[in-house]
Amino acid sequence: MTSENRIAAATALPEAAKLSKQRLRLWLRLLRATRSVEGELRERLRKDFDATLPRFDVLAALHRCQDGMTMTELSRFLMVSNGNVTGIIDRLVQEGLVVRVPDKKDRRATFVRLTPKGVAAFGEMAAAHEGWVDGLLSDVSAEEAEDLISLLSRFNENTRSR
Amino acid sequence: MTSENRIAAATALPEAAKLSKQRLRLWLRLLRATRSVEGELRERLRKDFDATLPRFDVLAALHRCQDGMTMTELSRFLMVSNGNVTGIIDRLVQEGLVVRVPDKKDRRATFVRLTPKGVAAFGEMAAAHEGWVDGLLSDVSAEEAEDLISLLSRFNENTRSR
DNA sequence: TTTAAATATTTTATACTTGAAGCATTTTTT
DNA sequence: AAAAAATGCTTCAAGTATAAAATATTTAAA
Repeated sequence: MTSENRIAAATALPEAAKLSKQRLRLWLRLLRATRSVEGELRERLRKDFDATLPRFDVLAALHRCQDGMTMTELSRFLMVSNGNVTGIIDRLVQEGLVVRVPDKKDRRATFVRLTPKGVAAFGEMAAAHEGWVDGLLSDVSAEEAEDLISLLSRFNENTRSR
Repeated sequence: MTSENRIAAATALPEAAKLSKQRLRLWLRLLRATRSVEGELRERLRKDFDATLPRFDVLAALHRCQDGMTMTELSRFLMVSNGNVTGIIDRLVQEGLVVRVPDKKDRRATFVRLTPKGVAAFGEMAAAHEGWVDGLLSDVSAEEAEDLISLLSRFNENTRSR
């Protein structure tokens, strides 16, 4: 280490350390806020619809893609492991809310699609869900939401590179 | 519904609906960002320390309270169910990182405290962890972090009332 | 004080989650 | 084309998570 570097480090470190601590605090807040909202949503889904959050998430993903999604697409979109998706889809199939459709072009792949019953069930849940989120985030104004969205999308990309 | 209310709703709804959608988008972003960071932290904890995120969270909580915490305090602080804490503490005890200490004043309660080994293990992990978070949130400036923290603490309180 | 209500923890059943291993089927290399 | 690598999915073991029931103890009410 050169003497200049030593000096640079000595003066730079305190600021960097402070910022690092602050980012840590931010992360802990973010985690608590997310957990808090998630817990509330899970409870209401269970009480009002006898549903779970992971299943709702899958239905929501499938609702965006009327032609269906493959297991892998679902797993990537929801950011959960592939084996995890298998289990959730198994249960949704049992409930009659989705169906597995083999891909004709690639016999390894399976599409998953909402059944009419699944579309109906999701419709009800989604309406309630949006209202719950609106209430839980009621302290966030339109401008704040806008700012926060762009900020989050920024540091989301940073992470996604793994 | 009175005719005035009908008119008020008719004019107010579009704006409210837009805000509601935006809050929903914000929530989805928040969820994705959190999941993304959490996944990264979990992976590094596992690879570098053969540790898990829930166990790290417990160690971190205990590190803040040198006199220890009861199971219920841990459960509330981490916002997870009481039965969940039991299992995680069981494993940490097996690893020799924490101990259960009966409360002399209330024989229902149990304190959990870090062992010296637990303090040492947490120290190493915490240093690495802070660095990882710093890197993962490197796009967030000091000002942005400050703003975000206060915003999040605001809508966190809103939710905590359950 | 005896009963009733509340609290602290564990246990149980079920579901979610991961990482890794295993199969089957493409796709790419050689 | 044959071998090797990659991809899509499931299975498996272990851990994490919840809600609800069961125990034990303390506090409040009657």
